[in-house]
Amino acid sequence: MRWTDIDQQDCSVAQALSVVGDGWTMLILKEAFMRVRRFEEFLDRTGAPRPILSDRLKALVDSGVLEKRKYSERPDRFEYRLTEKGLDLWPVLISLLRWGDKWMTTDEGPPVEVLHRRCGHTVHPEMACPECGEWLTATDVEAHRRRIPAPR
Amino acid sequence: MRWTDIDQQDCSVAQALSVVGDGWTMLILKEAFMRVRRFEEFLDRTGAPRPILSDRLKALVDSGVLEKRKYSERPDRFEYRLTEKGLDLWPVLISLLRWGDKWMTTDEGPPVEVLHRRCGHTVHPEMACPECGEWLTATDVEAHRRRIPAPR
DNA sequence: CTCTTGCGTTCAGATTTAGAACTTACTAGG
DNA sequence: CCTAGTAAGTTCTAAATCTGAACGCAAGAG
Repeated sequence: MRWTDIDQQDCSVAQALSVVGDGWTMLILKEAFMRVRRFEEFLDRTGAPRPILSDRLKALVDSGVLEKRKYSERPDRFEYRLTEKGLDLWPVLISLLRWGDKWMTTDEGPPVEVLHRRCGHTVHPEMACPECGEWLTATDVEAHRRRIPAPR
Repeated sequence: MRWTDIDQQDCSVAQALSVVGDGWTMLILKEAFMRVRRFEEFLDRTGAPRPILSDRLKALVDSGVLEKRKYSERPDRFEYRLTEKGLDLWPVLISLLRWGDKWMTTDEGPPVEVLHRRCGHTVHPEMACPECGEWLTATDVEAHRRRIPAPR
């Protein structure tokens, strides 16, 4: 199977990965959450090669994660903003950040701090279930398929 | 910058992505959380090409996310299990699942169900802050760098 | 007129991927 | 003994993708 056909799998994770499964894509989104909006700034911050950035931004716009908006005419200049769909990826990025903080840490402490807008204190978000209110980790749950996978 | 040098960025997300930023890698981990442990089963479930699977498993073992364990001698047979470090990636996978469920859904409903082991009901995990107990989304928080990035 | 900025595209060479075939080591069946 | 099957890989080649540099274009600054 080719990676480009991954969206054919009957699995929400595979579907999600068909959009954000690429490393540069994720890095671009991370910067987008840090309020980066312009081509050249994405280039500087991510370090991605120019054609890659161009390609990934195009794909993200196509999939509705980013919106390309003109912020200047004469000359035409564009910026890329997270849509509602894109903003909903926040838990993915935050989870990666938390994991990186915990397991890939250097001696200088975490490079990025996440502050609660309302009260200004540092937050360390974790997963919980809105229905029962309990904190959740891998061992608290069990995932299973609801449909039988198509025979190959 | 090459993708392989991405771990040099002073950012926990980039550090995390240097380990799990690859699409097949994530797909492999998803299956690992679904209790897949053997080479041939990963092959069937992910649809990844053989050499890719071999390479990615090796990398995941090297980075301490999976543990390679012999489950048979004569002939030697191995299985791959999530370590504690690997289990901690659960929020990343669950976030991808939730996002896929919401935004990439087909008409048949979500393919995978996540059940709370204790009470057996379906859970839809979300992000919250353990300190203040509030539910969090992208717009509730503000991220900023604690260190000045090295000049290029 | 030349330089700079912003946002790209194009190109050639290096790297990676995809898919099939092959390897190794053992078991089971006839 | 011979053949087939299973599990876990490795090796090979063509095709696709990535990388880095150069180029394009439209406008403003000096």
